[in-house]
Amino acid sequence: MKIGRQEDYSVVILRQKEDKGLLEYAAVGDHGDQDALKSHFMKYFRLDVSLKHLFDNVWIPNDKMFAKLSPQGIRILAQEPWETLISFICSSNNNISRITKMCNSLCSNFGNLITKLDGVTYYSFPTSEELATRATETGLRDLGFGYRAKYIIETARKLAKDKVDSGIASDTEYLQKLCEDADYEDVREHLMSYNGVGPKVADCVCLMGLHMDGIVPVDVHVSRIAKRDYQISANKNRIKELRAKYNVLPITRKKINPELDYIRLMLLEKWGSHAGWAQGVLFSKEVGGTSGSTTSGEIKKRKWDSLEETEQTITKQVKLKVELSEIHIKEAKID
DNA sequence: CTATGACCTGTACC
DNA sequence: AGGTACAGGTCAT
Repeated sequence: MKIGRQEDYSVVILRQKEDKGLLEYAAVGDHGDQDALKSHFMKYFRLDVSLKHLFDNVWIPNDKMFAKLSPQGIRILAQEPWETLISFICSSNNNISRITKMCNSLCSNFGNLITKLDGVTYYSFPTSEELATRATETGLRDLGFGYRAKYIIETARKLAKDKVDSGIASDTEYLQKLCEDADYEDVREHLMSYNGVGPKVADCVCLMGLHMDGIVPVDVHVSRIAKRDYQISANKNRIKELRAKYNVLPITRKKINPELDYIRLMLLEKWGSHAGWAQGVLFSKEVGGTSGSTTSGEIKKRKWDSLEETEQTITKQVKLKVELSEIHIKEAKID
């Protein structure tokens, strides 16, 4: 992940203790100062959002479904918008196991080497121009991307060009600036101008990449939840209003599924400003642990305790404690 | 405008 | 063993 300066990448080792909601982390290599690291995790784990507060004061009082669920275990992460865009292009009609492999494949084949640790080589996620110049559609197909190869190449090329046209160097910065003087509908309209990006992928970018906490990406599972648990069904009048509203947004009008967009709006109304987080909680309960939801043992667990002795590549070591599920952050040196 | 299919690939099941 | 269905959608007809 990127820590501090955008050009600097660091590999970071994380662990969360069983009993306490504390997160410990150690950065490998010279990543800069501790404050940058702490600040990075504040943002990445969205420690400004308290799920406990949302459960107790917003969701449970209005929605019985949350009463028996736990405010721990699920978080919406603040991922890089560009990574989010490509990752979710890969997600279409696909399973999580393969999506993960595809994202890793993009890094190892087209990204830049960061460091090697414990026998694993780590690469950066390629930028749009790196992808546009280093990858080809047939190359991606050979790597197993299937029909998404075309979407990825075309999206990378278009975003690289969009950046040049606007004089912005960073993918993340470009996508973030879209939000500055535009509302959600305009941002979604722009995101859907990329091939392979429909309303669901665009909404995932809005929620996770652009921190629009109220956006609920409606996929088949959320659609099922909405109908089964909330009796949300198509309302002809509301859908007609929606369509009229999107007359000024041609791409949205073309790509939108009015029924699913209606579901999204109803869930936003029900769950409020952090509806996207509520969706995350219910989604994980719905599909958590099914067909390849994890990377089936590919995640390597290192031995935290052997960190000090075995790795000479760790020139700087930081351990902090971060309390999840709370608004404030606690910091303490372990050693 | 809404409704169907096709679409790559890996894998979990018959 | 070999076939089939399915997976966090999107696009084209």
